[in-house]
Amino acid sequence: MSKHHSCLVRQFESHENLEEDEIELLLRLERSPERFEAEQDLWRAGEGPADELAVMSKGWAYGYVDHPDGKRTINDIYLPGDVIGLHEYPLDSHQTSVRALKESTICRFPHKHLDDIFELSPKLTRMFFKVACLQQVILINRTLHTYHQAADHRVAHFMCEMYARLARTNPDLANKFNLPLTQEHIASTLGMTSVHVSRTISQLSQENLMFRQRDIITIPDLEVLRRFTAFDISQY
Amino acid sequence: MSKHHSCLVRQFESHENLEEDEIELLLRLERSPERFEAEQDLWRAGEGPADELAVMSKGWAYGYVDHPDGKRTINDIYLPGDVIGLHEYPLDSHQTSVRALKESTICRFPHKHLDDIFELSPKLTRMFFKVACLQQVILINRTLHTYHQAADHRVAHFMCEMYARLARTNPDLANKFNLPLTQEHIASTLGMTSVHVSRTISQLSQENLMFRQRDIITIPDLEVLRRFTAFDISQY
DNA sequence: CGGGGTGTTGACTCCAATCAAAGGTTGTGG
DNA sequence: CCACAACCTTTGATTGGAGTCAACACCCCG
Repeated sequence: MSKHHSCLVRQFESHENLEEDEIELLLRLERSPERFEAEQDLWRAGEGPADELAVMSKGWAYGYVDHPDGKRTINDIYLPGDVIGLHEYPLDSHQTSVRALKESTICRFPHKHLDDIFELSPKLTRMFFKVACLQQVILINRTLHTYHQAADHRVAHFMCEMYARLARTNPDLANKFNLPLTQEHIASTLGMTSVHVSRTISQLSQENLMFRQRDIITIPDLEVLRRFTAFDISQY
Repeated sequence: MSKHHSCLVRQFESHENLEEDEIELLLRLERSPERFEAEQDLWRAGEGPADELAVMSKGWAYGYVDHPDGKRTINDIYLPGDVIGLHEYPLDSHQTSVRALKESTICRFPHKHLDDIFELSPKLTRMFFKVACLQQVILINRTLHTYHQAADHRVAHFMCEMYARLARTNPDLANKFNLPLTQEHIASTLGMTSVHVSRTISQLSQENLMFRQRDIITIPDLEVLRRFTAFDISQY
């Protein structure tokens, strides 16, 4: 039952159980799958109209902005089951660009579909509201534990977040999981340089807190890492 | 018409015009005014149940978290017309503490009232959704232009944000406005030390970008400051 | 007037950025 | 199946911006 094949449905069912007709309504958002190659943009910051959202059906993507000095800031990583661009609902043009990290399937849908849900199902409305709020809770946790902390805590917190978010749609996630991000990506996400990410990760490895080889992350003891970076799992 | 006495209503009307019955529904959220003295907490992080939201009717408040090492992070400043704790809607306990900055009037209301709005008015639902999303847009702009930038840009961007948010309910805001925050508060908000805030502000003053004396901020040319820190007014 | 919170200034330290070069890995085509 | 190129990662040396520590100046306010 909760083992639905759609990650979006699994994401929602991890919050609350759904009836058949609610699942129907949700699946409507995933009706137009588009395939994206690695490094392909879904849309670009500043461009409009931003009258569509998207569901990440399969793969990995990230939201980013390029600065005049050539640096890039990644503001979010999108996983299967995530709604992309939900926060841009009130805007006329896109706040951030979105790019696939590897071959991915993404389904665009018009704002209208969301408005329809607001009309048709107070329960799904509540759940969408929760999903949107949860994104904000996560953002705030980043400001609390990532932006205003030392480098080792930042990296550790980021890994805990990725684990927690992946676990929501993959309840049986092992302590060894795939994270197809280069150190460059991680650096752009955490606001540091890739050189320093490298040094920080090797330091964390020496302390046996986490390991990384290419895209495989290993966290020997999740509980220890969580305590290290004051990560509160109940908020993800 | 748009000159309603309630800041919350003005906030909503700045997005879209409201009918009488919608205003009624909104005003229901402001029915239990409570007075808070400076430095008084509305609620504390970690405490629960978080089954109430609040409307900032009058005054100033801030959301914060205290870290084990004694440092404090301020994650948001609340202005009249703001909904406090909206993002905590999916949580069981409060993510952050909220404290009045000076004598303030704040109205608590139960989650239930929000759920009722979802049932009764798709239009208000859409608008609440927009308000919640806009908070997220603002958070993301902070990560883009505040957290990952040099100190002078951070302070400048923060001032632009405060101006823009105040202007939403005070359309005639002058280039000289009240900001009852100490440099210590600003430092906790931007993740820097009060010493460095002091140095940065005096640097910005020398460059004629902004001035501060106690709680009076003066921005000689808003447009110049905006360009300096790549502030996009259309997103506030 | 005095005193506590607030703001300023200087000297010093340190974490992370920068610059630079050398290893590793992956994948592609000959 | 090897070789080479492109990208990613590691490591070292140096620089610089912001933190820290500390003393002093400035207001308000009582």
